[in-house]
Amino acid sequence: MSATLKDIAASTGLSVTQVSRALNDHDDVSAETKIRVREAANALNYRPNLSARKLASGRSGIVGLVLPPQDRTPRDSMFVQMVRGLSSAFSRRGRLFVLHAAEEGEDVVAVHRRLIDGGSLDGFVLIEPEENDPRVAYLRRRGVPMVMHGRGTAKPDYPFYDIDNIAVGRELTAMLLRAGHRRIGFVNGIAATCYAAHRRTGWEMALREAGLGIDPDLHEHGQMTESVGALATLRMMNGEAAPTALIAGNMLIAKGIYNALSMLGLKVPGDVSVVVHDDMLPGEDLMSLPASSGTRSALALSWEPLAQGLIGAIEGKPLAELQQLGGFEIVEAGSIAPPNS
Amino acid sequence: MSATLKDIAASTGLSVTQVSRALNDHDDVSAETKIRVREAANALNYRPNLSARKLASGRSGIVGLVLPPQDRTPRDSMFVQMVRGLSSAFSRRGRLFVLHAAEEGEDVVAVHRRLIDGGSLDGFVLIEPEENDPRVAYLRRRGVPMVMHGRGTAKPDYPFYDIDNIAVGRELTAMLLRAGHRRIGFVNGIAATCYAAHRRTGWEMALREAGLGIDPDLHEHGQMTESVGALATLRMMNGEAAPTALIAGNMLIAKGIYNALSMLGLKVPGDVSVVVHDDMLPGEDLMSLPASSGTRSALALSWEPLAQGLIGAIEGKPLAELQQLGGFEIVEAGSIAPPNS
DNA sequence: AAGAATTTCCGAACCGTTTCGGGGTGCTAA
DNA sequence: TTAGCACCCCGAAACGGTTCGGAAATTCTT
Repeated sequence: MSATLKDIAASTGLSVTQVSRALNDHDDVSAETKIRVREAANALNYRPNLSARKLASGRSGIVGLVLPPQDRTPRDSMFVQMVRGLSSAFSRRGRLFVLHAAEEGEDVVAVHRRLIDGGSLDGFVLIEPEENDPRVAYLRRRGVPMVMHGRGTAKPDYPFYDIDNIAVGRELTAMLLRAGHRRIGFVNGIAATCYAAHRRTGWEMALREAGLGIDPDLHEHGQMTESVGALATLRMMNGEAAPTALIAGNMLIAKGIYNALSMLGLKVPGDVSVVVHDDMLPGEDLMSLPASSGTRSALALSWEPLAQGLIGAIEGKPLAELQQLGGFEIVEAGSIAPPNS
Repeated sequence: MSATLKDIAASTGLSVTQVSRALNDHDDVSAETKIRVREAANALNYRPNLSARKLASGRSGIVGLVLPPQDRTPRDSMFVQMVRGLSSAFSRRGRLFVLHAAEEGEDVVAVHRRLIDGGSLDGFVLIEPEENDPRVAYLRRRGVPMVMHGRGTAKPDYPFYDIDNIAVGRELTAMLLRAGHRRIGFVNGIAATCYAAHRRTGWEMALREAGLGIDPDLHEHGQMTESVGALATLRMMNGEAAPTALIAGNMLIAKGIYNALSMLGLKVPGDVSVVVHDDMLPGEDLMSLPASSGTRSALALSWEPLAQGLIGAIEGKPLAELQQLGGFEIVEAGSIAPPNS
């Protein structure tokens, strides 16, 4: 049904070998021949058979992502956005991106193993990094290329794309310090994650640079949910030395903070200033939160660098080129005021 | 790295041919040999190379679903659930399920074409059927197996899994008729969809069987959203002959209906009875809607039949076996009362 | 003008699997 | 005895590409 190399060879009078080399732009094919072959391929509506290619060369041009088995539904919307973004980024580069969901009780490494042994995928995009990530260890052992969204440690030895979360934490804190705040609370992500640890480091650095001490009671690790934000706020505000400003790790936490503050009868920014790091997930802005100052880095900006990183890894580029850091924006949107007397 | 048939052949002293046939359970291999081969395969940790298999036999064991390019985020959570469910259903049957997202401006048929020509997929699960669906036409022409979630017409000529939506509409109406209602409104899905048309037919049938006429003002087609439910309710209740009971096409519509009724100061079921068809998407129950009578059919129940249908199609079973209808449950949960005087 | 180098091409092998056609046992039936 | 039949097995070709090693034709040296 679909045209093959043989058909093009027959139609151009060349050998299958030469046709293959022409289409893959090898350098021992004359320019004129390349053009002739490409035209014939177009005319015959040729599409390479990825299975055959994979078999012969070890590369199919298909990359994938394994959705970790978990049932938390709030992130679902992000997953879909991610699939869309990565699909598009890879397809722009002539690769095919597919997603496979791991089963509930299934070992994630085993899923990768299955996909590799099946011999269809060239590499993986990994999400939700852990320290000493078993997926990384396995893929490395098998020599399968990968790229991580985020990173598990400060200086990982694998390709990744991440933002500088130390700088994020530092900047969020600095914004409040500049307004005169001295007691700054931080409702952060889960302690075990690298990005939360980095942001905490940034917070501590900024405080130290301002000559202030670190009060552990003003920091809270937890899931990035509304209720965690609300509960942490209640705890801190009811403590003996309540903060005059709060940092929210993301928009959901911010929403919890706003709810709790309003419950306590506190105004933003009149009584308490708030800054937030926003990943700008579409849908979250629908929460109609009051405009908040803080840092922004659209998650949507990471699909391109991730695709580039994975393809670079497949093509054997050196590690240094495959570890990319993204930037973030600083937004002043009026949720900051000087502290009350 | 990974063991091949050749390795097993060497280890068992058989030919590659016989090993292949043994593993595929052909009938000209002795039972004893089959066991020996399977043990060797296990010992060597053999996994068939799907690319090679696809090349040789035309079947890779990989099936897929193309996510239509659309940006409505409320359905995202359903997509993820679907991917998880289908992944698990196919994997239980020894197949691999992958998802690919179509790009924003991209033609959906072209995406299928790309996947087919790439020569990696055996068949497709299709969602969101249309009448005269171009995907169906294309796949049929290419001879690629498929199964539809839902159906585009009442009696399609392709494999599908759907529920009997005529019966759903009829039963929802009948529940209210039994309570004594005579003016029954219906806030339904988009007119162009088959399931909405079927439910409308069921509604009309039930009314006719009760000897009642059809008032088109008591029926509304629209997106299945909260606001559509609310607006339709306002329109109907403010009409000259307001309904005494309402049917909601799904939980979101029901929520809109409840909101509008409460705005109008009407109680359920005291002033107005309500029944709803619930797809039981996880997350929707979190909407803390009052318990409502009506019909239930968990979307999650469709993944198994869909997998079965597609695999049946791949294996060339007759169409009749591949068109399955699912059932639904009838739930009395107290949102029905006899009509007011 | 002979040899070297360059450019452009091709045959053949290979990737891992399935499948077609045939072949060698050993048993039963005529 | 021999044809017929199960039963179990194998070699070789095929699927559609890539790639290695060589080879012909052309150009450049000297």
